[in-house]
Amino acid sequence: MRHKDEKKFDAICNAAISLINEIGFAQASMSKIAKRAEVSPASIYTYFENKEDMLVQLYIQGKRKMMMFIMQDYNPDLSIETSTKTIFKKVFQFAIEHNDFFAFTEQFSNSPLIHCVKEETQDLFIPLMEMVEKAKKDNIIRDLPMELITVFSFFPIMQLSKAHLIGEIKVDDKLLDTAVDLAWRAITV
Amino acid sequence: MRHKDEKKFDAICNAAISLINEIGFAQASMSKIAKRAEVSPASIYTYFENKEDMLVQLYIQGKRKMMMFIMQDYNPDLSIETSTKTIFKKVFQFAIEHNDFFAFTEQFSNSPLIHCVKEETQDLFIPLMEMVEKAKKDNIIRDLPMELITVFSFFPIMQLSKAHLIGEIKVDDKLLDTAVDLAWRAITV
Amino acid sequence: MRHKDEKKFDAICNAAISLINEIGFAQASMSKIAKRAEVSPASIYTYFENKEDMLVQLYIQGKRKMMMFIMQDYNPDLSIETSTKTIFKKVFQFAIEHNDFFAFTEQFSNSPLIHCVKEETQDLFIPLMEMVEKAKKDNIIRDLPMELITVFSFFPIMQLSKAHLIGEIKVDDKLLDTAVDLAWRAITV
Amino acid sequence: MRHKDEKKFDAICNAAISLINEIGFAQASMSKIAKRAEVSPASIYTYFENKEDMLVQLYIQGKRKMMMFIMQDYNPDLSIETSTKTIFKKVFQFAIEHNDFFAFTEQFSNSPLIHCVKEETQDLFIPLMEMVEKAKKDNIIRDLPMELITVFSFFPIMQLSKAHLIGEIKVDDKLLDTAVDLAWRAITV
DNA sequence: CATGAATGAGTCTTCATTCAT
DNA sequence: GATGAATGAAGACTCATTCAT
Repeated sequence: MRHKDEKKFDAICNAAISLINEIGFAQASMSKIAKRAEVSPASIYTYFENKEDMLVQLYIQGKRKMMMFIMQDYNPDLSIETSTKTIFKKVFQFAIEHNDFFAFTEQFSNSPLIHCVKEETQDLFIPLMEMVEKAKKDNIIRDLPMELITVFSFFPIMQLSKAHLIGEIKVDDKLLDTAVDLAWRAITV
Repeated sequence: MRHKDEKKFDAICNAAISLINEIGFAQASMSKIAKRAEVSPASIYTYFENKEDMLVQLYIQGKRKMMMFIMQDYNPDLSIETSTKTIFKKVFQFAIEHNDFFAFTEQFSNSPLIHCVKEETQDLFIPLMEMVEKAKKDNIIRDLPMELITVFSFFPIMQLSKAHLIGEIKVDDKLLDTAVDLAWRAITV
Repeated sequence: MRHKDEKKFDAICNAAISLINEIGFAQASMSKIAKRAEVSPASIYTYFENKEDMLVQLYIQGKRKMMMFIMQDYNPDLSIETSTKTIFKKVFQFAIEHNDFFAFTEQFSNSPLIHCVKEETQDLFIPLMEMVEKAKKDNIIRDLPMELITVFSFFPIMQLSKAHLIGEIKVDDKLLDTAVDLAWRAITV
Repeated sequence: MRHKDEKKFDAICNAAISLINEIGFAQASMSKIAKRAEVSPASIYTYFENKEDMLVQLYIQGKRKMMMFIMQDYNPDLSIETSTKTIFKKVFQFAIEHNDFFAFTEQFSNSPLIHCVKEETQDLFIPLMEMVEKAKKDNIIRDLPMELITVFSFFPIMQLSKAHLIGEIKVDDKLLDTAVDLAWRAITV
């Protein structure tokens, strides 16, 4: 996508994400977002069709960022175990380092809007899925439906990251290692 | 005078829950809820202080229902494994049989409002917590922080139930057994 | 007027007056008044036709109280000057001792409702008017339209009392004497 | 973009003032004002923060208008007596010629809102206060607290103007002269 | 008779979006 | 192209009053 003004586009995205994290997206009105981005409300509509479109784009962008982040050091030559565990750790690291995007995508995932994007975001998960499929064939990861695997490995790590972000629990390196182990054990043969 | 009408109260609760499940609770306005309950918007305010109060009450009510449901056959004489697995299965069963309450409480849990109720709902989980604590002492469940245990056993079961409800995956008895096994294995020694 | 329950009637009046003084009468709803009076909202309607009627009755009642208070020691044998000055002082005293009634009637006087009661309250002022008329005939008070006399003597004393009540100025005995003198001088030959 | 429309702003102000004068400001709702101004209710909020802000602005505007009007011919070279009496007459003239503003500010002055603006409007009265202070030093006006002077000269003139406006009394030139004399006599040595 | 639940109409205010400049 | 003013529709909530008990 080429935008006339990349700066302005980013300002809007950042304003939206930060505001939504602060006050939830029911309360984050277009005007407030515009004000925080130091832009006219009308200007948002040159970048996005409407509010829903904006949220959706933001979600896709956030998910893409996260997938790139967690996969960036992926090396097919390393063992599945190492790779997978690294990825789990990267999920947590992403939550910490990009907590605005992480919190936003989580909030979005639990809203009714998620149903509008399921298909559009499938692609992002393909590399991960393939990795898992391969590990299943190699008889390392158990031969279970993908949903089950997700729900017992990724999902708990995500949930734990969230709990850490909101201060419900303090996750240090040791606890993270334990969690990663649990996730790994849960899905492996 | 007229006495507070149990029927009307229930009509409001049901209308609220079903509407919120359909359109999310930002979109479920008091007027729309009133209309569905065939009641004046003002009437809702004889039963609840305001919208937030209503949502909170509904959540507490839903969580209580669920806890009672999943614990109803709990028998301390049975083995921990049997008990725990039964509870996991009951969670799924509750999601199926009371999908309105289940979906609503899940939506609530992932909203900012959840922070206002954390304390008020702690009590509901005490029996469950105690069961786990005992199992930890007996060296059956691993000695991990409660959050980790929750996140690797209950949460995945809940998430799976959700996925089933929205048709993302079809969970049959066999798959449920597998899931329950995974949950059990994840947290046991 | 005979009321079934004088106690309840008084409770309502007092609740209404105190609440209205605290929050103004736009904000003082029938329900709030009922709550403060520890009575059902419906009960208020057994004593008053509606809100307007209640306010009007309260006003008349307040004005009557004040007139009785300021005229109570009136003695036609004393000089006009003494009588008049005493009355002025009593106005101030009434404001202090019955500030709830005083504040309420003042608030009412400056509301659009006052136009509905002008006629009904004329009678209350007759004794005072007669006193003034006599003094005019005796060539002690200047022969001016009653409105002018009111506006230059009573009104300033009332206004001063109000300023004192809200703490805008502290009126001590000396200042009161001065004010009473000013009021007297303003209207006398 | 559209520029803020002076016409529309005035329409709102006038609609507000006239409606409030007719039905009082508890009854003058934003919607009714909008309707009279032939504007959307939402539009009012582009000119004012909220209802209170609107009333306050209107009051300040009205008071400013009045002060400018009554002081416009003030000439320090003329005698205090002439100046003061002229000002008293101008007050009455203002009430006649700008009865909408006059009635509105009077209504506002007697509402609880007045306490929010006391400070903001002090400045407007400074020239008048200085004039009085000087006359006190010159031993022309009696050495009394400002409140007393106000209450025995300005307030009666204001009140008389009000009575004239609502038709309670017809104030002709002769009566006005008398009133002005009374006001002057009341506060002078 | 006294009550408190019930309500239609109305309150102020905000929203996503559009339009004139 | 970018803006900020403008708005109809809708938001949560309150009110004076009535009605069934």
